[in-house]
Amino acid sequence: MMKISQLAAHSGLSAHTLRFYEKNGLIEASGRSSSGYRSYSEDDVRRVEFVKTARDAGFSLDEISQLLSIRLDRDQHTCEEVTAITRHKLDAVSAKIAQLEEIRQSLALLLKSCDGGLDSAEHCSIIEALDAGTAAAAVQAPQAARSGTAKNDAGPAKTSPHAVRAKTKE
Amino acid sequence: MMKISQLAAHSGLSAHTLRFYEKNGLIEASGRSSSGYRSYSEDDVRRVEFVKTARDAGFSLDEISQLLSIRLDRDQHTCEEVTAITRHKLDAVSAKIAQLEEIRQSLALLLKSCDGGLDSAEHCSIIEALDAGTAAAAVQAPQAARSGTAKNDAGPAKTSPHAVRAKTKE
DNA sequence: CTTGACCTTAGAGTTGGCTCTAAGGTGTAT
DNA sequence: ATACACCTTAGAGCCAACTCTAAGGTCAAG
Repeated sequence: MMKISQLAAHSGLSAHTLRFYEKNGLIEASGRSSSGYRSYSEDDVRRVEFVKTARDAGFSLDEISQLLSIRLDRDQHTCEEVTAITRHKLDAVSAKIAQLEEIRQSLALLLKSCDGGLDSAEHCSIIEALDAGTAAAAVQAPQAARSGTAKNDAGPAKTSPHAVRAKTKE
Repeated sequence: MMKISQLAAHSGLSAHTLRFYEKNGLIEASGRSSSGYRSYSEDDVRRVEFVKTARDAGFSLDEISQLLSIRLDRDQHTCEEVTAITRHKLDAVSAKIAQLEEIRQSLALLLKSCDGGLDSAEHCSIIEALDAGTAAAAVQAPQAARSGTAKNDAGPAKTSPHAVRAKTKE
């Protein structure tokens, strides 16, 4: 039976995060001390470790919830359910990677075009490429283009809600 | 001189987004009609296109602000400034990709271990791997491990503010 | 003259995963 | 007895980049 700060130290998650996970139904403390302090059994600790491992493997908290309910009632579920969640996640991650690869390509092309010297940016090829709209064009539209109205040609579903963009945060 | 909905149609950004960009100082409408409607000059339109291209190339709005202030006063800036921003972004994108590749690896390993059959998940190897903490272990700690306390060994800076995690959103 | 598409503003809500604050109670060492 | 580290709760704040709402004004067509 450990207290929350001990579990925090043990698991590498903060006490704040543990309470947050509890509030969201991911974990629980099976006991409380007389003064109301949470106390975690070995089972509780194992569940927290499961959550941490799943999180590190890339699953969202929502997906972890699903995996947890399968875990605690295994014979009521099938491997197929588990692989479906995993495959779905793998696809999402792959898609995200592909998208970031395109961005990386654009950035690499931009960088290659500019010497980066200390002289004035008056003819900076990066600025010019962004101005001309040819920054991502080389990557995202290898053919096409050159059809007069150009960029209005192919791209209707652009402004979808919560469109996937870069998100790299430092 | 076009109105906001025309510019929206032309640029592929919503009118909402254009107003949002204006509020954040990225773009502006150089004129207003007598009734207060925004009207955009050709220069304005070019600026919006610059922003859109930069955004598609992966730059954040904050980075785009910097690029814009260089753009409108080119001879006061150097190519080096531009490449610094671009290199920085490229590094961030590369780091993000590397991290997602690790996650992809973990997920692929998990999937490979499980047949995904319709029989009970009682011995599902994915659930077992997450339980045993061996899900990401194979990828994220190829050697190490096996040192008694194991997972507490290497990983102090885990709980940093705004740690980088998956984020794939469907 | 009314309908309906468009425009304006300030400001709130969305997403996911934390992270922190306020205001208080508990436990232990000195 | 008092300092200090720990625990509790509800709830607010953070990040980025939108996205939407409310409440109203404008404009062209029928």
